[in-house]
Amino acid sequence: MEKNNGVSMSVVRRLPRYYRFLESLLRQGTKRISSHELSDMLGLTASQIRQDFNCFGGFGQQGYGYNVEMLYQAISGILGLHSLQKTILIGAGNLGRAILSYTNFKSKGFELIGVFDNASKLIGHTVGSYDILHTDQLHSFCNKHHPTVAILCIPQVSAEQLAPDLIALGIKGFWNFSHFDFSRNFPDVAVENVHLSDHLMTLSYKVNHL
Amino acid sequence: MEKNNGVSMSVVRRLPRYYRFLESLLRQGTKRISSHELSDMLGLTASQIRQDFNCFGGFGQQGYGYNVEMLYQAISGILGLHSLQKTILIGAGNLGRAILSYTNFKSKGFELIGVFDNASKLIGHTVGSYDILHTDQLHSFCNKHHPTVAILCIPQVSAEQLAPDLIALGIKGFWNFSHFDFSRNFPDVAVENVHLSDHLMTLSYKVNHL
DNA sequence: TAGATTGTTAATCGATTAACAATC
DNA sequence: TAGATTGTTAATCGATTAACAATC
Repeated sequence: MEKNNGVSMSVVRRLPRYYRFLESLLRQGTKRISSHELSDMLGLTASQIRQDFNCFGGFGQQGYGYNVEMLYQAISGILGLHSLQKTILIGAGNLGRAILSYTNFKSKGFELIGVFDNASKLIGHTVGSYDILHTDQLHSFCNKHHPTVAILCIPQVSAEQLAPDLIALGIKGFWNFSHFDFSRNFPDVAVENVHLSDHLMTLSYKVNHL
Repeated sequence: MEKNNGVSMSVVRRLPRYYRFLESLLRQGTKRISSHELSDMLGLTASQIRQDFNCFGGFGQQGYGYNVEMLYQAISGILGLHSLQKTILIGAGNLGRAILSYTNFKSKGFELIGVFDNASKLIGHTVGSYDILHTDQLHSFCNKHHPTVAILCIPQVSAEQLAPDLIALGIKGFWNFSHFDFSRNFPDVAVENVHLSDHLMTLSYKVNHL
């Protein structure tokens, strides 16, 4: 499995879930929690939870457990939710607009600063509070505002065409909903792929093999 | 890792990707392909590809490789893309409508037969060619049309409330965009979770740890 | 036949789980 | 101090990779 600074992605992918559960504990006013209690809530082993946390240093206290507030803040920090990445959305079709209105970017470490599309009929329209700009304007926009992350809600071929330009313009992270595979040609950028159609086919497998 | 009929989910999750690549080979008119050629295209080892295929039986021929058309059809069959599952979409907000218009259900083993929401202002409106029905009508609708899969584009609490009813009404597969965790209380249904906000936080981690 | 490539077994690697000493 | 629970090492489990005999 791919790594990122020595911590395996298997561990990293569990962090958002820990974060969500800790958030809800915090709202309930729970002050402390043990790895065993967490394991009950999450359906993981206590051992795994302790191992996971210890990848990033000792957040607990023997005989006591973990302070919820402290652990929550620690994970928030590890996930980098404090520093907001300037982010552009490319592709203002159905999916792009849904992602835009559905996602609370600020609470997840991102700040949306621009929305782009290449369809003339969309240019000038707004989505949320954002004017949809033409992809022709990407160059000048990026040179002025320096976004670091792009959300790609565009077809594979468009992603393939845009990728080198975007990287040259300073984009270093992609939330990629297209089937374009960054890892082959651009191994050094951060990419999180969401392949919705692959998920759906996986569900088909599961339903057909119950 | 969870299993499903003896084949590990690690393997199953690679099948849609194989399927996509085989589809494109088919379009190009490629007749045969070796595990080594596939490994080049996909960025996997040839060994893994052969192991994966052999979970489902021998599709290849020594000294020759794999027949593209045959392998494509085999994987399509394994994924269950031939039999269409009657599917309902619950939650016709931004995300639900995007999923509806974005997804080619038929080619992925599903047939959308109904769209539901609990917001009065949406009832009677159409999305695509579907009338949005009130969730109050779920019972009568399911008893009449017998859907087997539900796509949940609703908040966690709504999912939690609806889950037992839906399962009682015959739903056995869920494409779950909510944070409700089926596995705790309903271990016997097929669930494919898509936690978009978790993906986004994972991207935040990656960007911050480049 | 010789060359190629699979199917399959064995070896390695990594992730999860168990165990327990450290310590609050 | 006694009880609880972590941090951490060791054992297990599963997934990936390597090797090679089978065979087209």
